[in-house]
Amino acid sequence: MDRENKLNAPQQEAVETVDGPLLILAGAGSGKTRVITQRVAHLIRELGISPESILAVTFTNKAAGEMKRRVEELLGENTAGLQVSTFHSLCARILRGYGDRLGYPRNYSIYDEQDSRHLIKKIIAELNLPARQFIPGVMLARISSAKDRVLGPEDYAKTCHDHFSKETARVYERYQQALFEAGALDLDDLIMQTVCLLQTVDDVRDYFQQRFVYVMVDEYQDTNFAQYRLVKLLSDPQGNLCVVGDDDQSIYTWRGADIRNILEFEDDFPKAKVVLLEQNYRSTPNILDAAYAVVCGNFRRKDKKLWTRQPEGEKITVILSESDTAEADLIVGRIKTFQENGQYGLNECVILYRTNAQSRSFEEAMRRFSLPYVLVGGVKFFQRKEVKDVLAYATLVVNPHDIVALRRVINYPKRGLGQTTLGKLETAAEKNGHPLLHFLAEGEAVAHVVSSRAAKSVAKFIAIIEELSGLRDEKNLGDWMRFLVERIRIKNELQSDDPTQSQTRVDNVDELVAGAAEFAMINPDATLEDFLEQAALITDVDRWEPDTDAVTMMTLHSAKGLEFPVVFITGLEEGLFPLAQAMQDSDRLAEERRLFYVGSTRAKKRLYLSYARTRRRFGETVNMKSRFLAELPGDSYVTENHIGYDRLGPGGLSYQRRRVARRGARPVGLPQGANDLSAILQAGMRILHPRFGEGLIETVRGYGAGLTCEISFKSGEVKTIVARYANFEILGV
DNA sequence: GCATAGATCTTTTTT
DNA sequence: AGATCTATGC
Repeated sequence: MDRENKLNAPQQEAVETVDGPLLILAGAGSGKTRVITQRVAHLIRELGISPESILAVTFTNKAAGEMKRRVEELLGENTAGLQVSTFHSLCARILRGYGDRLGYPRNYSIYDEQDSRHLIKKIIAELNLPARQFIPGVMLARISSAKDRVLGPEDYAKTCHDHFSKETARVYERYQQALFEAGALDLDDLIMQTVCLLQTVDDVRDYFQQRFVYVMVDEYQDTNFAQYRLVKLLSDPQGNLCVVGDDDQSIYTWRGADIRNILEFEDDFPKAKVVLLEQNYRSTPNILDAAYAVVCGNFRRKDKKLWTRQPEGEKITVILSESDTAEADLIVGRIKTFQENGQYGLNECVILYRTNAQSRSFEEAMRRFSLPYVLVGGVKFFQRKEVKDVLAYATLVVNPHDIVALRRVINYPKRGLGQTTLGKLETAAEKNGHPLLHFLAEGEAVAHVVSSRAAKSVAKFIAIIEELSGLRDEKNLGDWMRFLVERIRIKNELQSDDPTQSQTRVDNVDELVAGAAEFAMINPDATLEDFLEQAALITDVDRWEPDTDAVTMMTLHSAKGLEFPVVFITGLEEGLFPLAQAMQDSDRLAEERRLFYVGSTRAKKRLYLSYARTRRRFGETVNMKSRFLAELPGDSYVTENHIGYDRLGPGGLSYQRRRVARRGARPVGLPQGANDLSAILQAGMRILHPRFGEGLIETVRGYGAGLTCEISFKSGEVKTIVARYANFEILGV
């Protein structure tokens, strides 16, 4: 109770500083959400500010929901009109109301990456660009990054000098045009077009500037240029802008997040006040020290160090396993032991990994140990094929111009309308000047361009859409969706293909219908458009329920903003974490370090860092201990070694029964050419080389077959040696 | 128009 | 290694 409401001095200062620009540098676990919610409460209760004048923006629906809940807890129901939302839903809302000023319809569709890629692929084909070089995903990434910087097609074209970029600019232009004709915006458009709207339409900008007197932004380190512009446009001219963030937790620069937004806030707003929140209320000193040691490898960070009043707690545990499978078994087994001993419940444990692909071995281990688990991320619910298929029908009813939705389902379930027929119909509709769906409803015109069999199929398809449109106002959302699912007979379709997957797919369709019904129940005034909007903007973490009695597994990125008593960070191997692509580039490596910092500071009581000696990844077996482990303060952790070796002469190492050995226990031979043993080589090891004698490993670089060591020998010589050819012996650590 | 076999890519992270 | 996309033949 005390902890919830009593604020320390800097927190208090942050809460009470309401006028002018304010930067709150909030370290992990420093009570950031408490400060934001209390600040909102302070504005309303102490200063009598109307809730409608306050805007708080976050990145996830979950964070927004949590913030809203906690403000209500403080103020009761006196929060009507308070705007707490994500960047995307705020913009979606603004564009529903005022997008017509830019020519967008009220019922616009929101395209996800998949939809966008589909459209770009079509444009690439239309422009006759060779598919070999012009890959939709790559072009989309370029376009998306342009939109993050608020560069429209013409602005972007000015920055293009090479052939590929110039062609991308052409595709970009066509793509924007195609989106516009489809009455659609992609996710980046939501932000960029809102910025355009506020920049160019004076009365709309004036309205929002007057409405939002106090603006707050959470996770400011993750904002991109477009979001920065948006925030600035909304908070000007009063400039009561409060941003909260932590440059050490910036882990989305690859998505356009510009760390300069936070690093240069004080230059940008010269009158800005800065408050540092450095007292951590979450983790033990050992955990904080380790996290700090790794992130300190970075330059160009705001200097701050978390401290805590908490007792030291247990040391971090570093676990070395034989393989990825063994790693999973060991960790899942440990969790089961925790549960059986009553130490920690399943929902107090989280398994974190760098890439979604790693979840697989843990899922299998969970099944072997028969423990319940919740997987967050991976293929998102609303992205699943069967769910998107159902939603495409609904979207078409709302927005008949949506060409991507139409193409998605015109032949699903199969009605014999393939590429050729679709091509004919599209050409005819274009000539005719009608949107494709409207053209399809003109029976005679259709019969003119395609076979009578195809025309019949088209008529059937149109009948479904018209029937659905007719029932829209009669049925409530849940019933309407149920009817839609029955009408297109999608469940029968699903049952007839792949039997191993069909049940899950049918379940997903049922869950979608149930979700729609629930949505309608919670929001009685909600329209089908509202439901589709939320389906487009919700993420998997948003759907995660922390109270379920199950182990949570997710990527390090997804874990941002969450906390758990017990955290396992897995796959700490060079090439995986840090990721191979990041190892050559110091900026990307810095981001991996921050990701490690984010991951480890999720832990309240116990932190486990795990790596495997061999891991099957993408065909090959590559492995070497992550450099991050070498950067941990020596007294903050203990090591559990779960592999053992027998020395069988040169090149022969055999796996013994699993046992716990002390760190660097005995000499271990290194077989020639066995690149999968690189996990055991680390800086600081003493080795014996057949020619150069005894030496000390200074640094280890690369991984797999390319693994090299820099070794200083007794003779004083320093040599760089390719490990797989060296055939040296390890004497110890 | 569709089924099958072969080719290719994936595995970085997501609002 | 497995999923997904493409080309080919029916």
